[in-house]
Amino acid sequence: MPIRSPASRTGRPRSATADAAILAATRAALVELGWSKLTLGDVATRAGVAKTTLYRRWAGKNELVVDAVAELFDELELPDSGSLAADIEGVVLQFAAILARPEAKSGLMAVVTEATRDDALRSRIRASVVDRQKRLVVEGRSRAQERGELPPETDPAAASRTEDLIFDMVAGAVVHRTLVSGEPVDEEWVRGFTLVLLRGLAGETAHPAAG
Amino acid sequence: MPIRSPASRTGRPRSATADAAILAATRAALVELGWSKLTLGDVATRAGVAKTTLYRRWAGKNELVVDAVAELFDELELPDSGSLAADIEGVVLQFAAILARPEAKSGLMAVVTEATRDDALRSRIRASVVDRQKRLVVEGRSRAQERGELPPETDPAAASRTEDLIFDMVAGAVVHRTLVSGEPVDEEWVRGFTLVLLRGLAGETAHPAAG
DNA sequence: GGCATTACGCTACGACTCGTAGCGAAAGCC
DNA sequence: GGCTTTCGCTACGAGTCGTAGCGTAATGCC
Repeated sequence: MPIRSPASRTGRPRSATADAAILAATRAALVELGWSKLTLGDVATRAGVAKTTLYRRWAGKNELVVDAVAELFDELELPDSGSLAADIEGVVLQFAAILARPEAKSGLMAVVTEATRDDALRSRIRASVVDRQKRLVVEGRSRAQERGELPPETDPAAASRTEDLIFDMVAGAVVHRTLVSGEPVDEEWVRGFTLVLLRGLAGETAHPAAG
Repeated sequence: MPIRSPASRTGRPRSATADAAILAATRAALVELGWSKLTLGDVATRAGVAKTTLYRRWAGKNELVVDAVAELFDELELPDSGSLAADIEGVVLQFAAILARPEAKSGLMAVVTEATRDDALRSRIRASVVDRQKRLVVEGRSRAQERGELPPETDPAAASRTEDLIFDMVAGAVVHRTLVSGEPVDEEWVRGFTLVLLRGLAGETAHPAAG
């Protein structure tokens, strides 16, 4: 979401097509140039707008890229496949497909890096990207508990911690595999990952390795 | 490792103290300014060397920061606690402690981001940071198999895949927890994570993808 | 239609960083 | 001393930043 104008109903309205063009141009520039060489002047030229228009709507490079990348996650949906394993595999493959795109790789990780020193930026990322992913975890887990595939958790604090843990394990593994290891998240990998995760969460099918 | 001079035995040798000062100054600048606002001129001033000296030794900002951050991982060691769970918890806590430092957060993630468009940089990161972490996974797993805590794996290809999976799950979860979720990797979290991971791995067969 | 208000495109600007070149001096090996 | 390489310093063109100013375009209100 760009910078809000002061709630005025009068005057010339902002061009909606310009917004879309700017965000698309930002993604194109991310693909071609990457984060560090991306300049706002270049984005403005690609989008066919003036550089000043860009600065009127976004505070800077960080906020612009967050919005441009966030749109990529609009398509993320929880499949209703009836089995928890299939649900997880479906979500992971969707997430990996988005993350495999170069504009997602360079853009998303760059703003996450910047967010380590900028709380407002972190909130922006959380609201427009992370929470959307996390909702899939919460809903998928809830469905699995209804089906008896996962043990129920009555304590809300413990349930919240478990949700956080699952989220960090799923998203973290996919991101690390893609960006650090530089290997593809293909179906074979997803099957292995899902197997380990599910066995670990179910807690019944295998005995904990205690000595 | 800085740019090598052309194997010359003669002439004035490079100052070793300058190297150390530059890397320390880089970390200090990362803490104070973060990645995006870090400039090589500023680092040179902090280190008490000329900017040109910096450019003679490192190709650019990326390579310099990789070296500066890599030194942080020198202390990483595999504890010999006798139990796999304790080994994992120890390694994870060590890794998390390093990653919690601001120079590691902003520096490491930034160069990983840049590495998405630079294969040479990716190799550099792999050699000086990632492989060192991964060796802990390989060795810890090997020990656990000798103790019977994890099932052995005869097929070397499958074993390699499993190692990759474990590595991505461990490192990915810690990184995601620290950077994206922004929550601390404390002992409580580590215990929960280790429990899930170990239960998931305990039933591992030689061909987890078969089905 | 006329008016107020806001967004837009364009130009220009000082400040900053970049990466490099050139110079004289310093610090080693023979 | 002579040779070689590094070092500190200065200076430079090129590029980007974020902003200001101006005239114009597009809307709501009367």
